[in-house]
Amino acid sequence: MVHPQVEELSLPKVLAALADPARLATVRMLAQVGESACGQIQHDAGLEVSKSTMSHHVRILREAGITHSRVQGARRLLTLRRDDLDARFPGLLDAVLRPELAETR
Amino acid sequence: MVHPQVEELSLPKVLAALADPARLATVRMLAQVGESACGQIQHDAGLEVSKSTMSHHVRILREAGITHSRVQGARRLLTLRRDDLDARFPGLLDAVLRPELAETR
DNA sequence: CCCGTAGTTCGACAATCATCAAACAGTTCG
DNA sequence: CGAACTGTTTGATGATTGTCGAACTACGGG
Repeated sequence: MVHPQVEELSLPKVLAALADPARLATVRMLAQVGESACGQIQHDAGLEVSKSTMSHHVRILREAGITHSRVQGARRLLTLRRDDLDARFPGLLDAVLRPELAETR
Repeated sequence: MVHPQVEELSLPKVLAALADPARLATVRMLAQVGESACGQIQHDAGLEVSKSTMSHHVRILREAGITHSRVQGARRLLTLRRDDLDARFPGLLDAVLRPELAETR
């Protein structure tokens, strides 16, 4: 399971990963709840996509370095890599997560 | 020539527009020089793309609401819509323009 | 009036992307 | 064991994207 290191994070890649409504909603949900499983996020955020699509989005986020996945039993628990993102791109995550931007369209 | 209004700016669209190295370099150049023409930017930023490709990128930036274009003779002068972006997405532009992120890869 | 400069528009093309269903794999629990 | 649950992988498909060259439009200077 690929988890890029902090120094490897690419700004265009991170921006591209965030530039999708479903992924933005996922990130927003993670910012709220801290740690959660794919299916749970999908449900809580009201994402109407198939599980394979959700799996795809989660992978994009992970490979961009935005989230971290750990395996716990049958579930994959995701967390935001807040510290790493803040270290590499200060202010970016905060800007994107501002509550008044909640409509992710 | 399409110039979306502030309230119409969409976060995913803005992020998608910024998620391309050539466009990011364009925005960065505009932040430095203030106002400049497409060809000038392309030259100054060392962008090795055809003029039709450059025209395409400029259009994406404009339609995302990131830049403003005005016609002056045969040239199109671009400016960053700093105030509008700051009003709608506070901190986003600052985060993306941080000098230590200069390598736009 | 013609020529050079500055961009746009129009296909075209290859690459990437978001999406899905189906099959698969690992976990948990009865 | 076997069923239910969680998520990944694998094609497949249609849409979008970045790129180009060529043709076109518009302005400015000799």
